[in-house]
Amino acid sequence: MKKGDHLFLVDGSGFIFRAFHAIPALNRKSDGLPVNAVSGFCNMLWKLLRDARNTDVGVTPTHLAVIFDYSSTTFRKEIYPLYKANRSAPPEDLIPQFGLIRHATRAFNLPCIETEGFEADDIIATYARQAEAVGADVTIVSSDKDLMQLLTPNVHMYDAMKDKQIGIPDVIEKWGVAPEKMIDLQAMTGDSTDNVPGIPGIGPKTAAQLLEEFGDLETLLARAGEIKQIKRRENIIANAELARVSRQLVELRTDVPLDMKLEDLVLEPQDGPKLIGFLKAMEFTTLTRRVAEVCDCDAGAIDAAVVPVEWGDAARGPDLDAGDVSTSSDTATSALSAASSSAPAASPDGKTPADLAASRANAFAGKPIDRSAYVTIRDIETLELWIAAARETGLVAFDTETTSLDPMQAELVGVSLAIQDNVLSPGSTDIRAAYIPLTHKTGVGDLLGGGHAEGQIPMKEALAALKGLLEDPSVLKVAQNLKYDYLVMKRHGVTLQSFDDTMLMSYVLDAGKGNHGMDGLSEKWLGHTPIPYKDVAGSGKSSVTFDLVDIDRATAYAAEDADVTLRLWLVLKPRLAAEGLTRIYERLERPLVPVLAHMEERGITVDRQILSRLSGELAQKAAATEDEVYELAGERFNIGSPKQLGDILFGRMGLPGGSKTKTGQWSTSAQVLEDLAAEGAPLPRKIVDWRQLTKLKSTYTDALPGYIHPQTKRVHTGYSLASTTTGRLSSSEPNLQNIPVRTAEGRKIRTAFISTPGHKLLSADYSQIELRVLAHVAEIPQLRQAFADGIDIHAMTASEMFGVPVEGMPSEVRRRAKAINFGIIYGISAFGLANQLSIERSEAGEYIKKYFERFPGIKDYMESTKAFAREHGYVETIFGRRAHYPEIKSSNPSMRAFNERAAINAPIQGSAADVIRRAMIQIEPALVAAGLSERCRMLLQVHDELIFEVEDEAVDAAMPVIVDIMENAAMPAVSMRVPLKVDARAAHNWDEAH
DNA sequence: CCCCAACCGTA
DNA sequence: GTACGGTTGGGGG
Repeated sequence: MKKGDHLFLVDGSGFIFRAFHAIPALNRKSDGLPVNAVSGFCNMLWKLLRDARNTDVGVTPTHLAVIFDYSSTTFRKEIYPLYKANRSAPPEDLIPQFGLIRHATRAFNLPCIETEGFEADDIIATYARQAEAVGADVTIVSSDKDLMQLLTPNVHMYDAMKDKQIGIPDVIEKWGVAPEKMIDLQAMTGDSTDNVPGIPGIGPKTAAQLLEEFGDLETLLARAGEIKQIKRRENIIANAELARVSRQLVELRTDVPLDMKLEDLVLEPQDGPKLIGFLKAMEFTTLTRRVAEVCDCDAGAIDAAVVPVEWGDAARGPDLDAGDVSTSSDTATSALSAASSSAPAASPDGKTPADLAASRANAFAGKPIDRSAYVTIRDIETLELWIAAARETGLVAFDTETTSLDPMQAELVGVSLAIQDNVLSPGSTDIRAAYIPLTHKTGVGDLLGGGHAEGQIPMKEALAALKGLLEDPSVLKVAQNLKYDYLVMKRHGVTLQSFDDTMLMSYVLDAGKGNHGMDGLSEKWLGHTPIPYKDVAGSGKSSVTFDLVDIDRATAYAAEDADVTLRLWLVLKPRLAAEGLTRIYERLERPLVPVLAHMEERGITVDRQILSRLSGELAQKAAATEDEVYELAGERFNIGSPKQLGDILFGRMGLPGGSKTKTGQWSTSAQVLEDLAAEGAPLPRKIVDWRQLTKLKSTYTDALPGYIHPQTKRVHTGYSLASTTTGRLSSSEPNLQNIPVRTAEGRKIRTAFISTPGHKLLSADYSQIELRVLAHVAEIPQLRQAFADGIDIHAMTASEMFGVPVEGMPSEVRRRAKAINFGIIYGISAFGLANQLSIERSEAGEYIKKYFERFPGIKDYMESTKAFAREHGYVETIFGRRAHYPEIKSSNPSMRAFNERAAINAPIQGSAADVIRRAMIQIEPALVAAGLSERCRMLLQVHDELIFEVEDEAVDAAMPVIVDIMENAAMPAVSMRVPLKVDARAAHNWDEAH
């Protein structure tokens, strides 16, 4: 090796773990063998070697080695026995992949290096220093901070998964110290994953600051007495020895004895057939094809290699054998089991949807994203070229950049597009992305700051061109959280036609398995971290709106969003078919996007004067109540502080019956205070009153006016389609699904929600929809009969349970039956029912027992639902929507019980949610058909209630249309065994309409 | 300025 | 006992 040579040192061990966690375990061989880490590893190596032939890249390895850890016993354990003592065993699915990755390395014709007693990092350090000594350049392929200490002007790092170089300035930016100081910094901060102790309480910021001041660790320890902060000084002096031991642990050895000399690491030519044989054995079809193309081999003529699998654990073998994968509940196996049981049949070429889904996931997992290829479109001719290309492929991902997160306030700043590359560059399977800046301004630092930036297509011209594309039904538009872009574009005169939403796809597939935000999905499916928004626009006080972001930075961010969205679509779309969820997505999810967008756009009028008057009243009452509280307490304190309140009630005043919350605080919940009030103490009642008054004031009367839109003068809530596990919507900013109704005082808030002159608010709500769903799914004869006969369901329950006739039934008896009915829906427990009814747990247990005796079908439903959830990891609504409960088999009994209750509730709550979704989707066309669409508009949804604004003269015509649609909304998909009933009223405010 | 716990409004 | 979102206090930085 000589000057000018370039040695690549691949941190194989580090890469294994990263690939394993970044790439979903969906990547399995057909026999169930997990190969996700192998897949990520092979893709990364292939990319590295491909780039190596590409002279444009400028970083061309002449030598390359892949370095692994040999075992966990190293010299560091002798220095510090606790080193890495907190490491748990590797995940089961990873164990067989360690051996496979070494095979992969050899299949790539690359040296595979490990040395007993040393970690991969030490070997890397040794080679790096040797190569540097002879004048060669070194690139360490890793992102591990433990290796950053090795960086010099000749030694670089490269994060292969993020496709990012890490240089000396990056280390300084991230850690605040130069690479050579990293050893001292890590010695101080320690490392919890490796169990390196460090100095307790010293984090990277403090450590960097101290190193800045004292230069290095030894100097710092010698002069620790000079540190001004007393605690910090004593802490460092007390832990000086710990820091020295830590330093020995983190400093990499550069004297590891090595069998392979630098010369042995020279990069040999690829052995195509050998590599293809291995890749075929792993069933990596995409990579096999690529390698065959580049190496000019006929892949079909090469047999899959025989690759021995070391399971590491004999017990692991049998249950992964083909066919028996349905007992596990992770992504991979539920996908596989769904594919084998309910997926559509294979297409003529023998590929099932599941095959396609798996190969897509495989193709994109860890596939690098090259932001430098993004284009900024600054002239109309180029834009037209892109639009033509999008029309040709019929598929385009798009994203809007705006000035606000609120689609009703947002002004368009730019638009990004991503398309598959086979048009602009024939034969390619890559993705091209571009950003079209429209209203960027010059930076604020500029003397002429705030002016329109040069090189942007005039908004009108660009919108006219884009309108043709976005409204073209023959081109599928893909976006993430499309409702946002739909609304923004609609406000700019463009109404989207033909679209898919990757967020909703993820939601349909994986509700209950985490968020469906783009960044998270990108991590999960692409192994890629998109640029965080705050990195381009800043955060907090120093943040700027997107129009002030520099256009080049904006391009990287915005084009990436479209790029990632298109990749996600390519991965998720085939999963819908593979898992039998296309109908749910297309019938229950996607059509709701324009419906909700229109509701959000319409908003509702909220009367500022009414709220202001209520606020004044509440303020007076709250102040008076506050005074009475101080009087009764004998001192002034912050009533709003549960902590202070608890201390006064249970500490100083010594009231009995206190209970503690999980953090050891006294509980001062309304329940506790009510119980105290029942004992005769006057103060708790006042607190309850005060809380109600201040809650109404702060959450409603004071907050709502702030949401009145400056132009429309109406309040536009935002609906989230993908934030519940069950399929319900949620509402925020403001939340109009929790406007008070239970108390007279609270209902006054509703009088402020009014219709425009000449109109009424019409409220239509399902009566007892969840109990009706329960009667349907559990097939309870008495419940079905009661609903068919239209009798009081809670009274019927009480009558069945306690043998009391419905006529003249005491209200307390009915109340208890009602609580039990609700409890059933919530997956009842004796504990919860006892709490709700303020009775003994044993008594509640008796009630439940009795209930199950009278309605054995309920017990059966609960047991079979739990069994289904345990078997599949999810439950289904009557329409087939899935809610996942990955923790259902938790070994923690209370966690498990919680998941069981949620799994029992989800089909009931979720089926009701699906019913009203169907109603909402059908209502707009029904109103159009009735000639009422201009006179009756749907404004709000509150889980089982829809609120419309209707012209006075159209109320009588609209009401039966709405009621009819709602009552028959389950049909024809599901024919319910109980009728659905809807009550509707119209009035000039929401209180009277409800 | 950000995060969490406690509390409470709805279905 | 289910599902949410918003406000406040309080601790940490």
